[in-house]
This record gives sequence, structure tokens and C-alpha cells, in this order.
Amino acid sequence: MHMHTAIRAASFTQPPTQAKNLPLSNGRASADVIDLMGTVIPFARNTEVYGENEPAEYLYKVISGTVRTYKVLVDGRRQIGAFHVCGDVFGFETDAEHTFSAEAITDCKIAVIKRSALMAVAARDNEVARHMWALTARELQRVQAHMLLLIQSAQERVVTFLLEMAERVSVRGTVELTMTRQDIADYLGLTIETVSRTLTHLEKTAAIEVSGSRRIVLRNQSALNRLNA
Amino acid sequence: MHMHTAIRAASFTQPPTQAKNLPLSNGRASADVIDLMGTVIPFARNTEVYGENEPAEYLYKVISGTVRTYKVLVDGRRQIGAFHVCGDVFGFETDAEHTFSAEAITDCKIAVIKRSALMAVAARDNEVARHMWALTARELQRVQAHMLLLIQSAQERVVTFLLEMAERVSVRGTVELTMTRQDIADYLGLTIETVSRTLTHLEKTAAIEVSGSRRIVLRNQSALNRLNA
DNA sequence: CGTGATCTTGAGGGAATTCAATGTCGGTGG
DNA sequence: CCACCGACATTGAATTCCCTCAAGATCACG
Repeated sequence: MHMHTAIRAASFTQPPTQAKNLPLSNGRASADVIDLMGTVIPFARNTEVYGENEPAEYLYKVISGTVRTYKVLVDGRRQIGAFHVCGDVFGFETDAEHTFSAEAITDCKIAVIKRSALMAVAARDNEVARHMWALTARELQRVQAHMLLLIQSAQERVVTFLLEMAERVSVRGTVELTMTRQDIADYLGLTIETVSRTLTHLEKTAAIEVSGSRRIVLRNQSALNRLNA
Repeated sequence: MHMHTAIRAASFTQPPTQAKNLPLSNGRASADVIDLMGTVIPFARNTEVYGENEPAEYLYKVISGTVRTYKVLVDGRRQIGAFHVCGDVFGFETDAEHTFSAEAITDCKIAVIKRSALMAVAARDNEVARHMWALTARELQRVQAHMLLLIQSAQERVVTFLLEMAERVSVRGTVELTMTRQDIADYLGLTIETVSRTLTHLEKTAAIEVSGSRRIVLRNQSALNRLNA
């Protein structure tokens, strides 16, 4: 049970400083509508991007930094639903209201687009509509994989997390973690102690190497893949 | 660890006995395209509707009976992703291939529609496209809720399951379960023994009443809701 | 160099699993 | 009709894995 210390980001109902609302060029426009139509907004570390139960008025795309989406359960525990990094679109959990909250883990730049604007485009352009559908379907797959993760053993969860991060943000087998142990624990449905112990154990068995607690080198990928089985 | 005994249903690449492929009437057609365009096929108890890794060529809607979707993990455990009853649409886990398998728990009637046909309609009719998107979004929400369930205690999981089933299929506070304890356990990420013990405990505390192991009366809904918290 | 936040490590306890045995139900054939 | 059978479910005892509680260690930053 830990504190919830996010700071509310400046509302962006006020005109953003660097709006770049371009009209959507017709033609093959589906790929990155959010880039074209979105407004890039900076979020400082630990500020809220949106809150659970707020109307889901916008869709978001990470330009830089890391975002966590999470839900605080009635018993006070926090479940992190996802870590989003550069290129990830998030915020379409539901149609009416967000079911999760979102916070910047690091300083971030996030492209924001009004859902209604997107729907308007989707109504005209079927390719956009299908692209949005595809994004939702992919998100569905991601959550299903995450669900399967939560019934695994602690070691399997940690290993899967490392491999997942490695795939997304590794540079020559090294992962620079932007989130705390607590974030990882809340993502994996474990305690911070169990995460720590598991990492120590993986280091002792020479599967990984940890320096400074945030930098992790995957020493023995095949061993990890085996543990992941 | 239990056996996987589903029988392969007769392939429906052969012409179905009772095809009723109606042309889609234009106008407000989004609501039940699958009903209008689908082909109803019967599935016997414990037969496979589709298998994991098969091309996701069809979408499905339960007309009668109960369906389970599941995935068998490498260690042999089975995770049930969902129970689908009358009215539920399922089979859109992904775009290319099914990530889960589906089996009839009871004898079922299931409306089947070719995904490509649906896409063709969606390309013409934006309302249909948005309806499909909305269905996917709802499925996403359901899976997220299921994910949150898996980090709860055994008692909370069982209670949540009972309340969920009550909401969907209860008749005057009585739930007629169509699935086995093993199915429930695999849905909740528990063992069959834990599910059994929890139900016994709930019965002893007068929250529920069990007769014949498949009929469950919710005696004290508010107590259950409290346990659910 | 001190201070708070973050992380690690240890000891003990508890919830759920595993292993094993018994009990119940529905169907089938004598 | 009832006895038997197999599938399904319950119950008990021992174990395991992870959590809780508690104490240090390390890191970032003024």
C-alpha cells in the first residue's frame, strides 16, 4: 500500500502553447491521423494525463517519455495496466469514460487529439475507422497477454516483463528502466520485495546483470526465454 | 493439470444445413448484422468452435447455450478467457489469428458470419464499422475487468464470478451454472479445490446456498457485495 | 555530507496449492 | 428398481510460494 502522489497537470482546455492543428490531407491518411491532427503537450514527471472516470474526450500518443496507466482498487492497491513509450497510442479503454488513470512516469511529450474530431474523420474515411478498430484490437490483445501474465509465477512474470521491455526499448541487450520497482510490482501484481528478490536471483543465476537498479543487461536471453516458458 | 478432451466439431466449410444468408437491408442496419447475415450452426457439448492459431475467419454470436474461450499455457494449465451466453458476440480477439480457442460447454446454437463479409459491409456502412469498433471496445473493457479480478483474493474472485453470473443468467436470485468447477477454477486462475472450499465457506456463512453443485442461490446479496469490495 | 526516496535483504506468517482420500450425482445395465 | 460406474466435487493434511513486517543499504540531490 503506497501513496498516490501524482500532481494534476495543467488542464489543456486552455489553448495549448504550440497547437499544430493541420487539416487532414485526403488520400492514404489512416496511418498517423493523431500525428497530423494532434496537439503536442508536455507533461512533467508524475503529473496526471487523465483520471479514471473522467470523460474520455481525447486520445493520446506518446511522442517521448514513459506513461503508466493504472487503477487504484478499493483496498488501496494500485494495478498498472500498461507502460506506454514513444509511438504508443493510449486512452481508448472505453467509449464514455476512462476506466484507468494515466500519469507521466518521466517528463513526456504527448500528442493529444479530440476523440470527436477523430470520429468525424472516421465517419468520412473508412480507412481511418478501420485503423482505429485495429488499434483497439491490438490493445485487446495486449491486455489479454497481460491477463495471462498474472496467473504465472513471480519469476515468470518478472522475466516476461524484462523480455517485453527488452523488445521495446533495449539498446544492445541493455534495458534502461524508466519506472520504479513499485511500478513494476504494480504492473506484475507482485510486491516490491518479490520483484527485488527475483531480480537478485536472476542476477545470481547469471541471466541478467543489474547496475544502479535501473539499468539491466540481459546476459543470457535463451535462459530467460526458458524461464519464460 | 487436466485433460483437454474437446471433440472437433464438423467443419462448416461444407454447406451448413440451415443457411439463412439474407442480404443486408440498408438503413439502420448496424445493430444486428450478425443476426441478419449469419448462419446458425449447432455445436454439441464439448466440441470445438475454433482453435487457437486458426485464421480468425469468422465472428460468432451465441444464440443458445454456453461457450468458453480459453488458452492452454505451455505448462499445461488452461486459462479460460470468457464464458459466453445467449446474445454474446465473440471471436474478435485479433485480426489475423485467434489467440484463444473456443468450445461449446453445453449444446449450443451459434450464429456465424464471415469476417470478410462483415468488413465489406463495414466498408460501405460506417454505422456497422463503428458498431464493430464499439463491440471490440466493450470486449476490451471486459478483459480489463477480468485482469483486475486475477489479482484479488480467492474469495473475492469467486464472489465476483457469482455476482457476474447472477447478473447475466440468474432467475430470482438463483444461478444455474452450466460449467464445471474446473471451468470456474480456470476462469478465476484458481484450483478446483480452492473454488470448492470457497463455495463451502460462503455457504457456511449463509451468503449462498448450493444444491447439487450446479444450482446456486444468492441468499445475501449485500454480504456478497461487501465481500466483493 | 546529510536527507529522503528507493531498493535490498532477512525472518516469519498466511493464503492458496498440491497430494491424497472420500463423497455425491447421474446414467446404464443387470 | 437398484447396484455399479465414471465423472465431478468435497474435504483434509502438508507444503510452497509469496506477502508482511522490519531493518539496512544505496542512490539522487540539495
